[in-house]
Amino acid sequence: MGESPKKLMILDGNSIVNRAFYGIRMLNAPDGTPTNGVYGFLAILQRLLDEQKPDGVCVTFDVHAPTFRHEMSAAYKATRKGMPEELQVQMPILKELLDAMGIRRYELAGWEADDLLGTMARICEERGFTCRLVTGDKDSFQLITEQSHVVHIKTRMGQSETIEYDPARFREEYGFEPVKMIDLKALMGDTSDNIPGVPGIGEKTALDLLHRFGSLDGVYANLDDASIKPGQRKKLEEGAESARESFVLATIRRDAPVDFKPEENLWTLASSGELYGLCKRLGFGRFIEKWGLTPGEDAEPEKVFEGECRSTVLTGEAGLDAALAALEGKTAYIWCDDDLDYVIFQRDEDAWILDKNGYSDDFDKALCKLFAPEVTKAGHNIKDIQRRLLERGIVSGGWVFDSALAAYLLDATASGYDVERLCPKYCGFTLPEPEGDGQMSLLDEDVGRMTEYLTKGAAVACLEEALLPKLREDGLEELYRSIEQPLCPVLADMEHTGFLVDRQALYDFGQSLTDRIGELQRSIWEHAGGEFNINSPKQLGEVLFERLMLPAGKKTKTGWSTNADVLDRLRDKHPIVGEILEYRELTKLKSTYADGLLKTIGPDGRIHTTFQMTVTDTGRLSSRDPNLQNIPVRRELGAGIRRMFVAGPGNVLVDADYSQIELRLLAHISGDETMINAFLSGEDIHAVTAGQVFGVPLGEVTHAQRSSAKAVNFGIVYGISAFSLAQDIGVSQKEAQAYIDTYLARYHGVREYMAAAIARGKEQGYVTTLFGRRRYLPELRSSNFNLRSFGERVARNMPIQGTAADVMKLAMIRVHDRLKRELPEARLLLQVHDELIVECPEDQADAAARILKEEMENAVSYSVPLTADTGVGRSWADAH
DNA sequence: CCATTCACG
DNA sequence: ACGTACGTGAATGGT
Repeated sequence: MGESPKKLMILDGNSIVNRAFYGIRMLNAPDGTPTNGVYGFLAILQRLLDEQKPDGVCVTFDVHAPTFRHEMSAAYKATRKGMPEELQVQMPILKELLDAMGIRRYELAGWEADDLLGTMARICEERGFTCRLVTGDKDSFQLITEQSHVVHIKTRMGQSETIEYDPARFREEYGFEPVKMIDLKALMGDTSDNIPGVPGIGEKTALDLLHRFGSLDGVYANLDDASIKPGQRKKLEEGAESARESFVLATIRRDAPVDFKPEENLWTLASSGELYGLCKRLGFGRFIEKWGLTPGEDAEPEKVFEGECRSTVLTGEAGLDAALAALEGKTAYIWCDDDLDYVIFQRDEDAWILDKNGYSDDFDKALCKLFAPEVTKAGHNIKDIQRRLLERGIVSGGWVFDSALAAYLLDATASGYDVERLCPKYCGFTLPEPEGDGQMSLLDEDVGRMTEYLTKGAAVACLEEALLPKLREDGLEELYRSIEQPLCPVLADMEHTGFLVDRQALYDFGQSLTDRIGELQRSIWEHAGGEFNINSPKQLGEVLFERLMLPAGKKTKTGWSTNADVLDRLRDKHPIVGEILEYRELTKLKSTYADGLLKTIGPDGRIHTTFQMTVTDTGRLSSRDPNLQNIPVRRELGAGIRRMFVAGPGNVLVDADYSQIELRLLAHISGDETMINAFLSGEDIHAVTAGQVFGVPLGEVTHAQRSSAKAVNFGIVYGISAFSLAQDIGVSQKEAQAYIDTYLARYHGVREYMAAAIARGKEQGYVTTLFGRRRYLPELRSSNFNLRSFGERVARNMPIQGTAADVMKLAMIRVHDRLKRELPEARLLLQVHDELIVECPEDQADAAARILKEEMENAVSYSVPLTADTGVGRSWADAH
């Protein structure tokens, strides 16, 4: 039995780092150095290691020196492209990182990476190794052999994908042998490599010629062939010299004088202090975790939080009273577990532990005392603590600071706000690893867990000290004090109240779907000629586009797209398509809404969602477990779900939603007179826009025109492109562009605002809402077109979407406040971005509707009125 | 754990 | 030429 050959992975460093750089969003190390190229490189490497499981790895790099290609071709020399500076600064970092990982690098002045790859592949083959050449360029495809495959890296929509080419895979795609890639390039040229090819011959023609004549020589040997059109023949004749030169340029050399021995590159990842330190410095926590990196023995110890404090376990009311007195009115920093079985509160070096299990008096009473308004407190995610207290019947007060909320306001795009992450970011130390399994109670002498809690409580104090000045510095304290923190008790109240659901109706609805889903399944299988999993896009794609040979549209990175957009276009082509669309609609309703929501109904018959305050980049809330902000409404069948969200006995639901709040805010923020006047006149804004864009009087706007104008209005808010608008409303790209141009000419204030928003964002590094909420946009300064374009769209959109979120939050606080005073039996239940739902006794519906309308419309006073429409009903469907 | 799809504003 | 709208969360399949 011979051993199977060792597999070596050889990466084209420059090509991959380029792909990474252009493929993923802006990323910076803590010190501000851009790192997206390096990070993307590591992500791709990690993925390759998983997929390929090679025995060894090495990387080639280009060095900046002329090569033989520059000597022989003036064109090749002329436009050698430089790296953008943001990427250039990352190259030394990447090399440092590879050195720390123990991966060999190969570079050779006068030789390009491709020539190194070719040579190294040849050496591997001679020494009995197999290799995988990893690159983002198709140039290397000529090197594909049975032993040496090329792994091609592509990036789409911020994600990389890898495709491994062996000779068979290549032949399948191109229809000729890999080595004929040289002939192809000699014919068609390559603008990115400045290989001229035959002027006038493009990819299509070149491929066709190769398929018919096999090679460049074959083409020229058959120039007289009748199938070659005279025009082409002329081009080929005139380009003969260029083709020959291109053939040499395109041929990858396999004789580079590189000192490469495959066996010296056997490699597995090993932790080292150096690698750990490097990842730490770059902010690559993900790789530290994934690779289990640890600081080396001789590494300088990290600054770890040393919170020495006297801790006192409170065993009864007397102790608690003494502790509260010892606070002397100073802030108590709170840490507690999810079930409120423990609460720890700290002041300076003193910590007091309230443990349900060791407390001999009434524990709830103790909680009442600690969380009373008289006791000043700070915590982390205080809305969640307030909700848990409400669940025990305790209305808390005295909150003055929330370190998670503060950190969110300071940087809404951060990836998380747990104290473990915030301490290194803002306080310069890390928290010690918790000891023990964290499962035992204090009475079991689980000191590890208590120490962890003590540490986290103290961390909140440190965070306040660090974050509060920063909030002030960034002009965010007002937003924090008047909106973000006051919203906490409102949301806690809403979550605690929950939304009553008609469980039986929801169950019946689910059952009614089952039959029809079964019918559809049978029919779909029949059309397909066999059973398959309709829920699997992969299998579905195979059925539609391979078995039934329907024309495939868009592709995803894993196969054909089968989304509703694609299927809709195929509706007329085959009866199975309509059934699949209906199947999708019904299974979605059943699994996510009928079955999904049933599982979340509490013992009180109500659904208690969780509103997340620190998730979105714009300042909106989000809702989860379950998400009540995406209950169906757009289609009739789905909207039926809203009939199952009901008011309790004797109660009704009162619904209020802002009308066109984002467009109104756009009018105000941009100061565009035409748009402001349109809103002041009270006319239908989409109809007015249609009149403007299509140049017709308001009275003559057609249905279709209004509908297109509506799409334009939406598009403007999102940062439109003609392509997407065209796609959306089904006109040509040219027409779509004309709409946009006319729109911006008519609403020139909007045009000016959009330009100013981008310019300001670029200058400041961030954009803001009218309330000062920030979103940082490093993308705006990117040299990458895609990243920068994304930044520009966000710069236009965030101030609008974010201001709408701010306004709604303010309205919620005021509505909650007025209901408490004027209609104490009424309860806020839900917010869906521009909509609020209240439940109240039937005879208070009008009063509640009035309060909602007044507080929503008067939350702010801008140059256009905000309007809210209200409705009343037994169910959400009826009230909306 | 990632990708796809689809529900909402 | 580039690649194609902003912001979310849940279910499912597949590795």
